[in-house]
Amino acid sequence: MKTTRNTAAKTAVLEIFGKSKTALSHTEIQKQIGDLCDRVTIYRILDRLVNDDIVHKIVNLDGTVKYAKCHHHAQRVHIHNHAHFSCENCLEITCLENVKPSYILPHNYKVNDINFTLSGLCPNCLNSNN
Amino acid sequence: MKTTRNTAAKTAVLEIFGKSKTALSHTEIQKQIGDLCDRVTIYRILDRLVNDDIVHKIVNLDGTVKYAKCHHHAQRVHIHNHAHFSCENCLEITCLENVKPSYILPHNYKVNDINFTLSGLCPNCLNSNN
DNA sequence: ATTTTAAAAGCAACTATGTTGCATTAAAAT
DNA sequence: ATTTTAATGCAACATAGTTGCTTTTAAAAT
Ligand SMILES: [Mn+2]
Ligand SMILES: [Mn+2]
Ligand SMILES: [Zn+2]
Ligand SMILES: [Zn+2]
Repeated sequence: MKTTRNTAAKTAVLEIFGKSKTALSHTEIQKQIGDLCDRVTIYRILDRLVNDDIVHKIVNLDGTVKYAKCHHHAQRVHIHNHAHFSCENCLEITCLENVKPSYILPHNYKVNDINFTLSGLCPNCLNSNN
Repeated sequence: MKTTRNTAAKTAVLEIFGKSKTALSHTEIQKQIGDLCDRVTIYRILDRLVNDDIVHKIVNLDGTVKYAKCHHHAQRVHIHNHAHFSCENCLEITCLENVKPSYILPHNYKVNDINFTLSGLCPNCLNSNN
C-alpha cells in the first residue's frame, strides 16, 4: 500500500479548492499557486486527488477540464452522479450536487463513472444578459 | 446566408461516418482518410457538420473528443440529450439514442446543450473479460 | 534525534490536439 | 464561361498534458 504525503503544494491546492465556489482548471489553479510549485506538480497533485476521491474531474463540451471538491465522501462506490452546469457566458462551471440524472440503461452495461454536464446560461448571466 | 458546399473531403468524411457503428475521433477519421485531404480540413469539416446538426460532438471523461452522426433531425430545438457509453476496455464510444436522462433543474438555468457520458464496460467487454 | 525509504517535486524535453493567417483552389450560382 | 466566395493546403503557432530522470523531502523506522 503506497502512502500519500501532505506536501506544501498539495496543501496549497486544497486551500484553493476550499475557497472556490466553482470548479477550477489546471491553469486557474496554477495562476493562484504562482511559483510555489511547478505546473507538472499541479497535474500530479490533481491526479492524486482524483484518485483519492477528494476531488472529481469535470469535462466540458468545449473540451475544458475542471476539478471540484467532492462533498459526498461516505459512499463505498464513489460515483459523481450529479450534474454540472457550464455557463457559456461567464465560463464558470458549478456542481449541482442535488441534480442527479435518472435513466434506464440496457442490460449488460457496467457503469463506473458518469459525466453529466449541462451548458447554457447560469442564473447570474441570465439575469444580467436578459 | 452562407451556402455550404459538397466537397470530396466532406463526402469522404460522411461516408466514413455512415460505415461506423461507433463514434469517431478526428484521428480515427484522419487514418481512414489518408492523404485525401489535410488534417486541418478534417477539423473544419467536423466543425461544419456539428454546426449544421449533421453530427454531434461527444466529450469523454478521459478528455477524448469524438463525433457521431445524428439520427434525429426533425426537431426544431436540436439538443443531443441522449446518453453515450464509453467503454474503458475497448475505448469505443457508442450513442445510446434511447437512453435519455431525466433531471430536475433549479429555476433560472437555461440549457442549450447536454453532455451525458457513462463510462464503464460495454456488453462485449463485460462478456469476454470474465 | 538520526537514519532510511520511497513519495513527491523540479526540470527539460516531448507529444497530442486543436487553431490561425493567408494564398490558392474549386463548387455552384449567375 | 464567368463570377463569387466557401473550402482547402500549408506553415506556423498555441495549449494541454505526459514522460524520464534526478533531486528533494515527508514520514516511518531506528
Ligand atoms: Mn461536481
Ligand atoms: Mn450520440
Ligand atoms: Zn454565467
Ligand atoms: Zn468495450
